[in-house]
Amino acid sequence: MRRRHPRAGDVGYDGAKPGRQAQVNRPTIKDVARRANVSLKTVSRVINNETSVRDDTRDRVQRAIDELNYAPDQAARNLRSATSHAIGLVYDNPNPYYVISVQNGVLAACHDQGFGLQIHPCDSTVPDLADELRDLVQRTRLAGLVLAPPMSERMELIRYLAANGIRFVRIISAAEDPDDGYPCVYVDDRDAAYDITEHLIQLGHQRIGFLWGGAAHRSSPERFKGYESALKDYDIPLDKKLVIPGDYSFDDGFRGARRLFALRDRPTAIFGSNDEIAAGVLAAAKANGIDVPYELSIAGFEDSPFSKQSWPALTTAKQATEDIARHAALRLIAELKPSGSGVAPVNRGFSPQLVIRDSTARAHKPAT
Amino acid sequence: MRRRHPRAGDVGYDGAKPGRQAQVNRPTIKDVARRANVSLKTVSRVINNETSVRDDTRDRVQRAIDELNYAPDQAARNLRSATSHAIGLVYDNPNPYYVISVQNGVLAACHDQGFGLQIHPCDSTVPDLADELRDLVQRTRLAGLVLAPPMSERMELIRYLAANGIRFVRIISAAEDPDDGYPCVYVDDRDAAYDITEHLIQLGHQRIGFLWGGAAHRSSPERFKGYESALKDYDIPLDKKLVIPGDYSFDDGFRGARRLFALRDRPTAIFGSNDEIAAGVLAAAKANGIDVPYELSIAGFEDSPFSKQSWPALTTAKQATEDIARHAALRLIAELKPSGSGVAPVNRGFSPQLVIRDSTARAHKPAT
DNA sequence: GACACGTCTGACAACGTTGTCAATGTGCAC
DNA sequence: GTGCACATTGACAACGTTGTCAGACGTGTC
Repeated sequence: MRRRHPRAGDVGYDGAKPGRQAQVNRPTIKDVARRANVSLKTVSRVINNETSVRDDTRDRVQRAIDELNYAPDQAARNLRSATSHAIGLVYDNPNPYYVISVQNGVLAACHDQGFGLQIHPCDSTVPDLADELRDLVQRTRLAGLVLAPPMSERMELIRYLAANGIRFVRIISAAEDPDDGYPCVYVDDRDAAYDITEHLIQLGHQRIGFLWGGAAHRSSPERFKGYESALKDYDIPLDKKLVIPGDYSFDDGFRGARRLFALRDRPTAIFGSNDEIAAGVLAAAKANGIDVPYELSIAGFEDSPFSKQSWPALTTAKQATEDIARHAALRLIAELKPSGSGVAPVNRGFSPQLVIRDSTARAHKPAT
Repeated sequence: MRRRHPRAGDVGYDGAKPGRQAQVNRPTIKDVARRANVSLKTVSRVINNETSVRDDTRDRVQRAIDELNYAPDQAARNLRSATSHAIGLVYDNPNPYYVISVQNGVLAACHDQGFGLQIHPCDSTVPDLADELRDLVQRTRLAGLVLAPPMSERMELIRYLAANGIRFVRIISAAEDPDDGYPCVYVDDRDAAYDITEHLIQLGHQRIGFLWGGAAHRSSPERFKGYESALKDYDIPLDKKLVIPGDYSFDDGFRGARRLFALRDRPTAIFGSNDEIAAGVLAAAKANGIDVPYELSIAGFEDSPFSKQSWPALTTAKQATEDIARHAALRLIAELKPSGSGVAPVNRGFSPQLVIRDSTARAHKPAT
């Protein structure tokens, strides 16, 4: 019965001519100089926004640049100035939403400042990561690196990079400026976790489960500290049976939730260390026929798009990941070019904001 | 009651010295030449794997390279050879899972072939996209571009790039090699959509709703054609009321599903053009108290991670996105360096595979 | 009018590599 | 031994830009 549409086999192709790229005689600094009737160097000065060029000269050169639609050749520039106008972004994160946000933030900053970006996903567990990064920087003459967690939190790596004269900015989880001498942009996970826990407490929950994220990420203990600290402030004893170790994954959320459900005195709310964990909890609740939020409140962390799309939509904490990444890159670039008019090269903190949706609700009167 | 942990203010930082990067006297081709007691050019030949270097000479040079831990300077290389060993990846896709997969696939190929990668997310709706891409290629001397949908499907753009001597490979949706003279790697969406529809039919479904994806993507009509073609092969009349236009989004899935639910003769299965749409359908079903899969079967497309994580897990079609992207990049690079021992520069097709999960089940006997 | 000083500009070399082309060595046929 | 083809190697220039340093010019002072 079934008739597939026809399928062509692989077909040899030999379209455009091989060999060198047809560079359509792109104008060089030389052409601009000739047209503006100045020397090469003066054009160079205008391009690089150096001082000490008379206004009328600058205008003349600029006009020539515009007319010729000239753009400096990056390769030549990189070679001569011994540093590319490009930075690297180093990450090892399984969450595509996070990675894309970081990329876009950094890219925005790069675009803004006329820098290029080299992405470098990597495996944070390989032993010679430090060398890998040094080679990367030196081979491509990267001007600096933006380090995302967990690389940004490995001090031996940080020290190695610094010792090798490599500039970088870390995106890290911390309650305050670490002030360890290395530049960073920090996310106050603890604070936000406090807010989420407090929200659950204020809904009347007393038994609140906590599912840890990955041990490799500093954000995980930070979030736990926020949870712990809120319980303490509201005089709720911490029940260790309600705290389950695990990873930042759906599966660990699912498994962790099942362990909590099996408890004699089951929690009325569960705080998953990120949205994926919370999604796992949600799935486990459904599998066990537990109604959310009526019988169980669930909160996540991160405000991933699917936290909006689950059913019910997840209460979570919204990280301005793109902003954070953008700021990190700007901070790096600001340090790179002291002349730059950009951001001051100063550490800065960001606090995720509580987002209340439908997965959390008032607690039932406990059975007691 | 509430006591937040202390928060430090922004703190000025002035760590490493500003100015030029501390280049620790990286070895150059000159050092290698001196050590191996050969000329610069010979070293260059070894590096570039050119023929006509005697084996013992090659060994000597290679040893020197290893001993000095020499790596060629990209900037100089790019400048001299008038083409960087780097390609660009151009995409405009809201789905991070897709983008990351494509990035990783292309990166793998680049790494393999000693190429760099410049990512270039863009807005496919801006009018001067063509110029933007040309400038990108020329300014950074990109050797070529990998174009993801929907850019890869806009023929006026394709023709412009080709006319400007820019090399590229398209990742496109097509039932067969388009054979339009421009290189591509194609994904047979139609075939896979046929499989999904057939799967539903074989479960006994006769009234199958179809939710379109974005009009800007060619994959959307392709998937529809697969749906249409399967219905035809099984002699099921196409009911236009069951076909709903929309975008590749959760919201359109939700809305589309509600329109279908409102029908007098409600479908017993819905095929969403991608997993996000299907997730929207799932949410709508839950909101309307419709049991999935007992009362309604739902199928998606793409095998996004959350298709596994929804409840019930979605039946879908798995695209080997990373492989496809890797192959696209290899195909591009193969064309770039005729000397390369890599893949033959030949168009190639990939078919997504049906993945059956829990959101589809045998249809109930219709009320008729 | 000479001088010093600051502002602005240009000549030239250099960055590290590869393309061009010529020079040298090697093996073989005569 | 000579000549020739071919394999192998090297000298040199060039890619497009910026750093260095010196020169030209203008302005104010004595």
